[in-house]
Amino acid sequence: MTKTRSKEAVALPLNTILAGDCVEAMNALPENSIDLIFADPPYNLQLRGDLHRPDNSRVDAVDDAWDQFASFETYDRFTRDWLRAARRLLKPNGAIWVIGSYHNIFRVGAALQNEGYWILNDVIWRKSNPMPNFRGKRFTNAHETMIWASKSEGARYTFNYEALKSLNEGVQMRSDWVLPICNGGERLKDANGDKAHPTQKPEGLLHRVIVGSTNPGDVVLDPFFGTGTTGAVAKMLGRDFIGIEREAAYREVAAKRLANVRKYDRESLQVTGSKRAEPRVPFGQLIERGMLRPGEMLTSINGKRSAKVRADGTLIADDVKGSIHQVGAALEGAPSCNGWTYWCFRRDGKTVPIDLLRQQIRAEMS
Amino acid sequence: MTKTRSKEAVALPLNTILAGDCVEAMNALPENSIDLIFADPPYNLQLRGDLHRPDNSRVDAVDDAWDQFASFETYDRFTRDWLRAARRLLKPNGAIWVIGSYHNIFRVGAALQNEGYWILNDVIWRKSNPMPNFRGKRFTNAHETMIWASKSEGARYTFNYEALKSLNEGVQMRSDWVLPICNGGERLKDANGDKAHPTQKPEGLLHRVIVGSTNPGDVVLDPFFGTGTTGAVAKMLGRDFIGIEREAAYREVAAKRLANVRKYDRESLQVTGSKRAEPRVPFGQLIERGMLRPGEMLTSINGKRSAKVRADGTLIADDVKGSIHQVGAALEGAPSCNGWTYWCFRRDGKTVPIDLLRQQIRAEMS
DNA sequence: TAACTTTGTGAATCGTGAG
DNA sequence: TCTCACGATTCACAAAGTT
Repeated sequence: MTKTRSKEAVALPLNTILAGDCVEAMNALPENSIDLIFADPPYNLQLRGDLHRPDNSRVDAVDDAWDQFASFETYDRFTRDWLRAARRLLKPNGAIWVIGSYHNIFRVGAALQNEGYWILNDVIWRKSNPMPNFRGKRFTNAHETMIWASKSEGARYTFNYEALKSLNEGVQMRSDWVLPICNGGERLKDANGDKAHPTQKPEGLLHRVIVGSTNPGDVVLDPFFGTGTTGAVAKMLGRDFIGIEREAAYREVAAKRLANVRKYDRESLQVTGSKRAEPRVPFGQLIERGMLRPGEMLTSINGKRSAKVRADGTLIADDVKGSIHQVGAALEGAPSCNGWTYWCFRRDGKTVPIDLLRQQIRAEMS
Repeated sequence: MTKTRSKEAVALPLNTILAGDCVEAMNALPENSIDLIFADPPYNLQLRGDLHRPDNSRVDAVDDAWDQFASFETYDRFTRDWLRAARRLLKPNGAIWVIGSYHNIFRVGAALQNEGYWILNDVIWRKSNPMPNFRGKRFTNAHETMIWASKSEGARYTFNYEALKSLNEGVQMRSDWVLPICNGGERLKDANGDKAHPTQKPEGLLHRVIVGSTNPGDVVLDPFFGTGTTGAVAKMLGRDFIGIEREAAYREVAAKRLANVRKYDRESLQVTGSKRAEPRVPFGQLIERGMLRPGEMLTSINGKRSAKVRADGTLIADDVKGSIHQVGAALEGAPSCNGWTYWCFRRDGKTVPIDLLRQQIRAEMS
């Protein structure tokens, strides 16, 4: 395996599933190249004996070799190694999501902080149909925890606030998500009709993660690819993916699944954007275009204040002058003020916010 | 009045509030003497500047000295020390609950495991009325995490399964609890009418913890007593408590509060669950769950209009886009429109209102 | 009184682009 | 990299005030 590769020379193996250990595979990829990492690492469940339901049927638990760790120290070392390799790959404004349960998530969260990631939220996946606790010895384990973190403090991570708000019927998305577990037609089966992977995640979960924290064309990496839910949803949503998976059987199932996934058409991928993305219109343009006249009086939205428009696009009121924002903030004694929605003018006997004029200009521009 | 509980005849200071550092105070108590510990340690929030609401009012954040730690290492040492002292106090079959947020809970959880505690569940307190995210930069921080752990693996901890099932209208209690934050008459105020403590927990939370994991007559210790919610609920429920609190002002408020608390008679323990309205289902969930696909066309109930589904749960038709309700209203020139009954999709050659899909989700949820 | 409106507030790691 | 000005951004309740 070559160690030195120039950034320019290394092309990302987009939309492929890499075989092998995830740390080695990640170290072979170029640094600062990935927009989002979604990771569903082994949970280190530490199950002891078999568990049976009240009707004596046996619960098909996660007892695979890949979930066995000798001690917390071993698990911590494993976690630190892959989180470090992952962080190297992330672009400065990239982000990571990790999902886990109480068996491992506390160790993962602490390791994320220790490695320099900056936690943005923990998000609870509240299962609408969890497996009950058969023995009546604990609470129904009805949720899993996801951690969303940026590469470092102060990074400008992607967050499609308005799109998520739309998904949530117009109110901002909360840190608890109610979604059913993966079963029915979505649950992949092997040749025997058994589940192909013990912990397949629902596509709905990934839909929200990817819509919320990437843009179309971004690259999403999943170092514990499993049956490829991350890749499938990324592909549907017009993002590129890279999967890493150690087990050949899972890679095979995932490859077959991905071949059948189709990307949504471009218009459907368009998502409600933020107002910040709209072109900036200087207040002075309203005067230049004759929409407002120098000397005209504006009144505040609450009717309590007034100010006069000057030829250079500033306002003057009593002893303050400056931009529409500065004068509004000063008169209200507020730390800030959006002058566009604060100041109103009169037309045809009605009082209208000046933002209406900005909207007219923006409509002309588009 | 103090009762004698340990063999060595060291008396526990039952139903009192101890002053001073919690580690020192705990080390002065006899080992193996406590049935339950409930701990609400500092969260180490690491807030930077001021935060203002959109109406420019300032958020009264937790900036108290007791929540300031120099580094993660300092916080980890603090956590390890109090968890170790607490574990010494617990009876072999005793248990601990710790509450926290993403700022600290991962470090707390890892420390619990490192110190030999055995995690039984993590429990999510889903706040029904959390403070929103004002800048649109993250998800609403709508929950806190509690960890429930026994003193060691294999311990025979107390779990009143049937009592909790009754509290939950006859179905097994899940690991996510919906409860409002502490405000209104329950929120303690100081002489100025300001909140007496910045992070007072609701009694409902402690009610569930204490009913579920202690028996009448048990001793409940709270090493970060604050305004004494743990003590108040313990007393109501006929348990003994010991509080430890460093700040004199909090001790004073707590003492006054506790003096007015009466132990419940048996009937008043019965709490009737409020009847819930039908859960709100955002249209976006139909897409996340794969019931509708981005790009799919919907037709209006009258057959005259059509619109395309987008990935964020909005619709687009000709020149209008927005929620199912907005687009329906715009196309009909109506002031409002119930998109759930207005829009239809095709399945198996038939045209069906999308409300059918909402009903399916609601059926799963109940 | 009842119904309705306005105001206040809660454990918060809460900008961004031009120059 | 730093500075400065623009201007975007909130949900559920409860308490207080008004009709």
